Parts: sequence; structure tokens; C-alpha cells
Amino acid sequence: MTVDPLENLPGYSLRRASAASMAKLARRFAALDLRPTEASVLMVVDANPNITQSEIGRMLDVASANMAPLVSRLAERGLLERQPVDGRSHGLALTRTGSVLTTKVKKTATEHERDLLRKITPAQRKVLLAILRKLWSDN
Amino acid sequence: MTVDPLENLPGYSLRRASAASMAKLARRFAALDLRPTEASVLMVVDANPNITQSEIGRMLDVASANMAPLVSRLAERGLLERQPVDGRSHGLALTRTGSVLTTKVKKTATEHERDLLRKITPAQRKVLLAILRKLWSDN
DNA sequence: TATTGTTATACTCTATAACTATA
DNA sequence: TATAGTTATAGAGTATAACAATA
Repeated sequence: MTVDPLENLPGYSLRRASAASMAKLARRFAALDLRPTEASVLMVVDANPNITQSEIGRMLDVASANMAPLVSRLAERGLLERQPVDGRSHGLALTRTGSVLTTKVKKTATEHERDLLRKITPAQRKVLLAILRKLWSDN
Repeated sequence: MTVDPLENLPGYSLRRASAASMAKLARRFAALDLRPTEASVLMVVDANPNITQSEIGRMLDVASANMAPLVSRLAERGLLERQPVDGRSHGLALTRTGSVLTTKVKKTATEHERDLLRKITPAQRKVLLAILRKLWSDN
């Protein structure tokens, strides 16, 4: 029989759990013609009207070089509008269309979390968040 | 002040924790001129001499179309050898060089897990593995 | 018919370097 | 000098389609 030498490694399980979760989430967001990162940007702008691109990047840990085309696509689709804050940065806000879509995004995200958490007990849910946050907040 | 609407979503924390962990692991494996997936294949072959490519793919959830170039690179580097099992599949085994390198891979993986787990308590470690396995083993 | 392995191709996310313009 | 934003480019992982050879 075959042996999986990785199955007892928490780091590897973390990777597999995340990959499985993200693949499912990507399929859900595809119904809204959005990729997961695009959906996350919409949610952040929704919660923080007039936030700048660089602030979003720091919050989501997306490099500025990767934020540029991401925001451009959302703006070209008429989901976001840019209003100048000073000479170099722009505040981002959802358009009417973007706001409607983001409502669906939030519903999709909630469904996804529900499906994910359905697999574990309520006690485990509390522990899980605390652990995960520690794993990546430290550094 | 800005608000992070994603920070309380376990699915998002899972993604961030995994991404942070994998980025660090990739930097470690780069010192061995290996990518994480290549390293994982070496570990699986090490634990299962004569395993076939398709069996590895099923174990690690890597599509056969992606296993082909992966194994080819490792074979071209002289880390793996293929011996025919039947007319269509080959058993994979580590070469002497591959075996030496895999010893370093396992050491690196162990160090990585130690660093990761250093951030959480022993009690949390036990819970974490159980939860993660449930999150992706179900489907 | 199902499985193994392969090639070609595309998509998503991420990373780096180099640059312009503004603070 | 530091920051905001941009462009170009590359790497890594993953996904689909189509195919040949074998079981």
C-alpha cells in the first residue's frame, strides 16, 4: 500500500484545505464573472468608501504592481469609480452597478463560509479562527 | 479608519495563512533549487519506492497533465528514475543523488513545520490538524 | 471502454524591476 | 527621499481539451 508522508504535516494540510476551499469559491464567483481577488477588492471598497488603491493593497497583501490592472478591470467594467484625493492617489467607490454586484458577492461569500464551517463543530470554529490569525498575523 | 470586512471570515484567514506559509516554504526550497510541488513529489517517492506517476497525482491532487512535466524535470535532473511496470506506467524511484537531496528536503520541511507551529500552543496544534483534515478530506 | 501518460494552451495569483509623478 | 501608481515580464500552480498507447 501507498503511504502519504505529508498527511501529518499541518503546513501541508493548511495548503490543501486552502486550495480546496479556494477552488470551490472561485467556481461560485465565476457565476458573477469575478475572480476571488476581484471579489475581495469589491468587499473592501464597499466597507471603506473612498479608500485608496495602496491602502487596499496593504490590507489584502497585494503588491501595488498587481493592484493596478486589478482595479483597472473593475473600473472598466463600471463597478468602481476613481475620484482624485490628491495629485497621486484616487479614492475608490462603488458605482450603482458595483454596489448591486457586491451585494451578491457578500451573499456568495457568506454561503461559502457556511458550507466550509458546516464540516466542523461550533467549538472548533472558534478555535480555528484564532489559530489561523496567529499563523499569518505574526509574520 | 479603515475596516477589514474579511478578517473574520475563516475561509479568508485560511487563504492568508496558507499563502504566508507557502511563500516562506518556497523561499526555503529555493535554496535546494526546488519548488514546493517538486519537493512534495520527492518526499512521496521516497516514502513509496516504485510508485507510479498517476498514483502520486491522486495522492497529492495534481492532475496528470501537470504531473508529466513535473516528473520529467526531476528525471532530467537525475533525481528520479523510471522503470517500466507495464506497457503504460512506470515505477518511480529516487536515484542516489535524489535520495541525498530528499534528505535535505525532509529536513527543510521539518524546520518549516516547527517554525509554523511555534506560533501556536501545543493544545492548538492537535486541534488544528484535525480541523484542517476535515475541511478538505470531505470534499 | 477505462486508464496512463503526454502535449498544448490558458488562467490566476504572485514577484521583481524599472519608471513617472507627486508629497 | 518616500509614496502612489503604472508597465512589462516572469514564475508557479492549476485547468481543460485532445490525443496515443495500453489494459
